[in-house]
Amino acid sequence: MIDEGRRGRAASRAALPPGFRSKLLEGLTPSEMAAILAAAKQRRISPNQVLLPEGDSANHLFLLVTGVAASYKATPEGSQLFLRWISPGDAFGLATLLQVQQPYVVTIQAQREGSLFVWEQASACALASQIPRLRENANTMVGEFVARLADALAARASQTAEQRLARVLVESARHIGRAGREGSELRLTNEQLAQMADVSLFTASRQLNEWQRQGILAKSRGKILLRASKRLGSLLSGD
Amino acid sequence: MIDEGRRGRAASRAALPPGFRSKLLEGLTPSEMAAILAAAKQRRISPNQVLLPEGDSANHLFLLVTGVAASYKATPEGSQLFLRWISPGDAFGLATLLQVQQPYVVTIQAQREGSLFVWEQASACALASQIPRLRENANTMVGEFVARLADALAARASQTAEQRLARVLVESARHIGRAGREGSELRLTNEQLAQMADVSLFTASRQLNEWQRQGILAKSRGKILLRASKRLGSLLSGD
DNA sequence: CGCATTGTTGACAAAGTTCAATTTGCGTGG
DNA sequence: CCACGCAAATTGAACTTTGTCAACAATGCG
Repeated sequence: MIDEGRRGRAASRAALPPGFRSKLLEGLTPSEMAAILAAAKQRRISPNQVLLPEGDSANHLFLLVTGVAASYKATPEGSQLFLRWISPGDAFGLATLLQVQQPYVVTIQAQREGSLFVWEQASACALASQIPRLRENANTMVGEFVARLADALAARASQTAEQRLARVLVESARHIGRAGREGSELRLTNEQLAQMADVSLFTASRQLNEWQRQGILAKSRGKILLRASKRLGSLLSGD
Repeated sequence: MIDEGRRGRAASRAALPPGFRSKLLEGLTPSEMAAILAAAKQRRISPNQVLLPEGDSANHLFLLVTGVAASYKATPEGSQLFLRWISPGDAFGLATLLQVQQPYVVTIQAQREGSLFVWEQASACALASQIPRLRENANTMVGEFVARLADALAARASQTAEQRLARVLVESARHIGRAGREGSELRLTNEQLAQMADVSLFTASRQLNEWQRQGILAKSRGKILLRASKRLGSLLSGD
């Protein structure tokens, strides 16, 4: 998505793409920013690669630079519960900054090619101590994460299969949709959608057909063209 | 752990009961502890009183000293989703310590008579800045809260009505059960249990009767005597 | 004793899942 | 270029779980 421009730099040296914004790095002075970037390693990621496995002891802090990732929570039964998409500028592995060692709470898996910054726990903690604003930002992000998680919980407990599917479509369109004149195109199979919405394959198929009949979307194999995501959004709150 | 000795202190002056332990106050020096307690107001709470309403801007930090409270999350449909019991030593309103103003994520409601400490946002923030260990402790608690919330999410998404009910019984026995020789006695109506487990009143009634038939518990009006909470616990993971 | 609260039971409805049988789309190798 | 083969998608029907509703029973308080 973003062309690196200068390809001549050392691959492991951290460099921000133009126009990059992150809540983690907001409000920092140039010298603070330089110190933080100097301590980071840059890494390429490839589709389906697990970037951060739930349950592992938290010892790396990550910042997604380009590409898209998804976060999942494992259920006791062994399935993966989709939580949300991770976009460039989002940080994860924030448990790394806690003084008391804690395990990662969710799994993060890359969806596309992309790149991220990684900090070792030691340097991340050192940076957070030296740069109060960095810890503030991290704490704020944790706060937002908590709010999001709580909302997901409330939603999950009260939404129907149809609503969950609608939510997955709308959110996915925002994060991994390719915009076209006809609408937003998603490269997802019924099975992936069903898994993300926690709905059976068959329910997903039936519901998608229903929406296709209503002109809300068009499907072909492995692809969905979302024409009227608004009408799906209205399923979630209002009607 | 800490015995205050002097009972002659003013009622609104914070005083810890003997044997009181809290993760929030762990590892603090006596002088730090004194500063923290000096800044606190002590308040009595009465049953069903809402201590912290979800959505309100976070401007008070709380520490439950005696009694029991429950935390709930409101669903978009207007019902309350039970999350967990709050016991003495548990803190809540931790969002108060964030620099960026954020709303409370859950509602906390008192279950019994009891008391708690309250800090205004200004003094709580000041204390957290002066006493690094306090902020550390708060961050650790947030981390645990996140883990708990995520587990609740996973559980909710994959558990049956029976399992949810079992979980509510087991957890309630731990937190609000009166231990007797026959087992643990809970003062809860079917309706309360049903609401906590997010199950219909009728499903709750039937399931409880089933368990009574199996000798796992005994019911009378408004009361449940849990004889074999182990067998309920085994429903949650193993069998 | 009267009465409100609490709990029980059965019949039925709704939402989703499961499964088996097919059909559709699409890349590949002959 | 076409037929093959496979993954993806569809469809109907039975089934499971849980909620809904109405009628009724019991409990215990004033």
